[in-house]
Amino acid sequence: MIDPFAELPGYVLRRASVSMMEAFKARLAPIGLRYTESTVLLLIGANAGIRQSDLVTALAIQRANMTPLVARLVARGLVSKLRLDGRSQGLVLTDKGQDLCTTARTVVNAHEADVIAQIPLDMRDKVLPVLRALWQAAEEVSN
Amino acid sequence: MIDPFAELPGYVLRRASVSMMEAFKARLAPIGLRYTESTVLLLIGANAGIRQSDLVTALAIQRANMTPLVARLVARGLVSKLRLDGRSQGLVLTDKGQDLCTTARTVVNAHEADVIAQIPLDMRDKVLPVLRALWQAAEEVSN
DNA sequence: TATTGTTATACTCTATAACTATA
DNA sequence: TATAGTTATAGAGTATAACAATA
Repeated sequence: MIDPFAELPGYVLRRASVSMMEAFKARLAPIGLRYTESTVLLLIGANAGIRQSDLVTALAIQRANMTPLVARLVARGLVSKLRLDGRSQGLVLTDKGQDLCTTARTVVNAHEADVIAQIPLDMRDKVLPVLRALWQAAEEVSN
Repeated sequence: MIDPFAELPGYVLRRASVSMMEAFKARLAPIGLRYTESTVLLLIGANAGIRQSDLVTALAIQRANMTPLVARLVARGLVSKLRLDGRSQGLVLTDKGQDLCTTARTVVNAHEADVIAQIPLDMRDKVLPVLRALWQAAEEVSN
């Protein structure tokens, strides 16, 4: 069979990403987190008091989709909202959220370490630069 | 704001992929193709007579999801099914499908060329090797 | 007027199970 | 028994528009 995609960076990028997400999600499931939830939890954990609108910008998740996402974390007692002013709320982790955030970080680190371990030694220092260049290139091409 | 994801290949891989897909989809929309449809069309175009089960393997799309996808292309007069045996059908492009496939290839090539043009010269030959290594690494980690 | 957050809704892709028909 | 394809259904993520309340 002829593979018309083998030489296409865009296609290989996508397949790599999907495969990576699959592996990562499999590690998140046992600790009760979806992918998007984990990114929100980690970002609040690293930035106590962050507002939803900052999460939206940093994670490129739409406002309208962030609302139920955060609401789920609040409902589970992982995050609480602090009134900042009449329209903004600062998000912080509860103790329970802190614990889960620490666990999530462990999971992330294990995942990333296992991935890196599979990358040939001479390529490892190229991984982040190449990915950042691709990200930037895609953004440029979009404009 | 502290960005806990900046050094994580898995995260940057995903953001790059999402951004790349967004740019690509924007180019496909004017020719009336979704992303998954374009991959199916291109793969049939490169492999006349291919069976659905081969598409499923090559593109990592589930059987159950391939059925309506192919059905849409057939309904649009882009693809036709040839009986191979009682349970398999060979897929081929119609003339209309051929034309659209050619157009899609042009779109893909323009997209990839524009992306590559944004990658610093000294990094270009690292892009595919790094992406393939990441794809493979993710597959390994999943097992 | 612009920003923050919410609600409602629809779309795309994906995931799973059960089913028919055929090899 | 295993394979090819289908049907039905649910889930996760995303996209858009309209809205209230506040800066």
